[in-house]
Amino acid sequence: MYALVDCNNFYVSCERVFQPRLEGRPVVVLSNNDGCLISRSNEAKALGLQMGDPYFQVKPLLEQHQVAVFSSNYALYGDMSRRVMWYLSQVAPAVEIYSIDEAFLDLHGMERFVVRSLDTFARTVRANVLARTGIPTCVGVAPTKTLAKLANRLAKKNPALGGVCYLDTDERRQWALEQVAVEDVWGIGRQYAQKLYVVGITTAAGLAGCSEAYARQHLGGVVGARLVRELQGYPCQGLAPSEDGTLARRSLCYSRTFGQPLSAFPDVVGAVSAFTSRAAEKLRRQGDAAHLLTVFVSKSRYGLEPPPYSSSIVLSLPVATSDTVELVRMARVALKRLWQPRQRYTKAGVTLEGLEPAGQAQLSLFEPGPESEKRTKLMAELDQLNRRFGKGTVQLAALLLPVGQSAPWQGQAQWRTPQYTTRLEDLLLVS
DNA sequence: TCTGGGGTCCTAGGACCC
DNA sequence: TCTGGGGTCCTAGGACCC
Repeated sequence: MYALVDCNNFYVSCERVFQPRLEGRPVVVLSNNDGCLISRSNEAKALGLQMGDPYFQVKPLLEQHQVAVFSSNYALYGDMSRRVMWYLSQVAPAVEIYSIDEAFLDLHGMERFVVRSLDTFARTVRANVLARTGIPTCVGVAPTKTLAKLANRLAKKNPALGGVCYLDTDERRQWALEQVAVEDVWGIGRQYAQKLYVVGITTAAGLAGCSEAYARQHLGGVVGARLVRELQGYPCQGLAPSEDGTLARRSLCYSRTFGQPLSAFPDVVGAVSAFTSRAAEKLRRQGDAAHLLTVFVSKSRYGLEPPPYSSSIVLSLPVATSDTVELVRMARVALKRLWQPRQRYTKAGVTLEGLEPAGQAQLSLFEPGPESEKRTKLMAELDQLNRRFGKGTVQLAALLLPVGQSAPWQGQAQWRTPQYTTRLEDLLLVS
């Protein structure tokens, strides 16, 4: 059996933990740059607000209903997520952290140790996560990950279930499959849903009844075949392997929409350098080095200009590295090759791929010379200082701006709450 | 004026190698 | 005239996820 634990309206719930007066009121959290809605409380959903709605379009509605609006605060959400995940890892034999607000638990063999049933176990987990972190969750329990996802959805949509849905028998499974529209199945997006409707398949039950050959041909090859089998109750995927439940990333990316469109090369170079520096920090935190570096710049998709809206260049590095100086140098080379004058660029980003454990390449091919050793030590010290005194305390001289000046690419975050749990200065005071 | 950010996996085709 | 079989690596593109 697998369980999927999913936090309800996670970002909104995080804000509510520190401002209980928001309980029962409509609340939304905005994406970076205060661009669009990425988390909504149930009250906000009831007003018709959709995931991804552009803020400026729904602003009148938000004001009319006095919806509480927040800029996203990832330092807070990341920390709350760690607390939830840490608890889950204490109670389940194996955990896969699927996203910031979801985790799969592998419950195989647990039936023997759980006194009553997995249903009771799920209810206990749910109550304890709430008591320890203040975050409400729903839990789906089923024989496959895909069915656990589906069960979780039912738990969420159906208040009578009390936040837990356990599909322990074939009858329950069949009942569940009939409740869920095919487009709401994990792995069925817009394109596949459309295809399925055309041939008359509209529910998860219908999808579970389709042939493997059909799935293979029309739903993405082996992926589709696996999906159908999982709906039928045959597990085709276990938990992703990892040491501590944290997914080992195969690539990582740092990208941002600028606060305003930029046309000057020095401005965009500044952005790309800063983004590369952040990406390099992530890379080192993961203990990896990268072989491939991609830089991309994008233009607005919403204006009159025709596509393409984005262009990119991939550089292949002879030796994998996690060195900020080296990566920033390469990123600048890439940007120079990409650059076209007189464009209004709205976004840029850096992706690092071809990851391998740091130090591996140097050991196998080259002796690590005194220079590279020095550099590695320097990077470690830089990371430590930034961890201790806050992001950006120490950075490359080339990334520095004149005192009092903010970067031209910096975005909006008008309604950001304090970092209650990760910054001493922001600690909540109770008097 | 203002429309997010970060991932995964799979397939197909071409180049190249033995 | 006849024109194999397999493997790997790379790129581009498509679909999906939260």
